[in-house]
Amino acid sequence: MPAKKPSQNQHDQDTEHRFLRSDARRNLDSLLNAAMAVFETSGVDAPMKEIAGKAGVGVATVYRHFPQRSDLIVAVLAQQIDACADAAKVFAADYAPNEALSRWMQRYIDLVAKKRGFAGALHSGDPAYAGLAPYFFKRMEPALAGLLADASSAKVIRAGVTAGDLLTAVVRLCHGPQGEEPAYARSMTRLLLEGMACGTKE
Amino acid sequence: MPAKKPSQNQHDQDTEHRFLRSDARRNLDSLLNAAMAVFETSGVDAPMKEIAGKAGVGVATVYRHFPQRSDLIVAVLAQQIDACADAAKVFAADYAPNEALSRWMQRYIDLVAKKRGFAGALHSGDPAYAGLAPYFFKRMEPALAGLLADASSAKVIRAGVTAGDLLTAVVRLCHGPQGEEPAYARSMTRLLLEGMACGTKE
DNA sequence: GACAAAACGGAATGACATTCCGTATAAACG
DNA sequence: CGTTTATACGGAATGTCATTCCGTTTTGTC
Repeated sequence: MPAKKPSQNQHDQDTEHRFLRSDARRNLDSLLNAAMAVFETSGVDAPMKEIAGKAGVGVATVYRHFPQRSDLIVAVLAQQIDACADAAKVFAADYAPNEALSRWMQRYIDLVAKKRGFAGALHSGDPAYAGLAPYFFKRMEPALAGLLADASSAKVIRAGVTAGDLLTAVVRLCHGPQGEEPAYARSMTRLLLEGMACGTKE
Repeated sequence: MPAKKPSQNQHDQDTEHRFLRSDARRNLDSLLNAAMAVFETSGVDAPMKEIAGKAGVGVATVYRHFPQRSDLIVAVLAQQIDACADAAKVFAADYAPNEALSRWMQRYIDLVAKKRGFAGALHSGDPAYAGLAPYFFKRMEPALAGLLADASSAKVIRAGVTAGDLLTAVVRLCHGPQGEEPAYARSMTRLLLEGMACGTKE
């Protein structure tokens, strides 16, 4: 028998490590990186061949890991969601509460505003993407809630603003016409945050 | 010489009559109807062949009238925008100001909420759809402005709400998750309108 | 009725997504 | 180290469209 017994798989997203041969793991990582890069430059409708090429694998390899095109898109998105949510812990550890909050919001805006076609996929009604919005909130809400709690107990922001409300508001603010600069979202969000401040401005 | 001289073309959208042979005109109408029906049932990604088939023409005929797939989508959308905008005059003539306003808003919501993939196309960033949003406003804004003015001078709504604001607000309200029932948008919009009323409720 | 411009329909063409299949390779075993 | 075999691989089919081409059919004029 070639392989020992599988242990377990951890949670829910496709980026997870079930039990992969070492080369398969390497290709999977390469694939996710390539896909992220290509989606950013050519949009989510880029040909599979381009992604496979950039990852240095054949197309069949892409399909073995991601049976449908949408699975790859979901995986990339989930990875970015995870990265953004996880950044909250880092900022919280490295900066004062208000600074941490502010920096994380930048990060969040960059993710939400840089929607090269992702938004279209999300709102397309395709059931393949149905789980993403819930996942988005499941990850983001606790991340922001922690930062808000810190800022709130440090008395730099007023209480009473929920994480969910803020997340949603920013998403909507970023939902303007396609080519819109993230600068708009940033400035609108700055207003939001200043509005939440405790009047301790300069 | 086969045809007499062209007269002129009227305005901007593709649904316009430049100078067409009778059969071409017939096919164009048939095509627009077929496309509207197919888009509604199968979504905007339906194969051209399906549309051409339902219209009883060959695919080449579709492409002669609409060089790109997006041109057909734009034409159908423009037609629906026109129909909705034009309905304002009819309602204004047939009903009391508040009733006319209310009925037109229903019509408008039905158009905006019934976004079988159209929203995705609009927000896709594809330059082919760049002109649609401006066109949408150019047609809708005057239509609603007239109704609002009537209702305002009849003292059934308070002044100070602009047509543009209202149009945008409703679009945003309808912008929820894909499968969302129009009932949600309707009830939210009812709230908006009641909020605008002059306190003359029962 | 004859003619030429305008339209037509269906058969190419070309780009993809997705699937198939013979080959190569990592891991367990001797 | 060699053998073995399940896994994984890559590139060549296959199938589905959008879009284009071209020989044939209409339409409007004379």
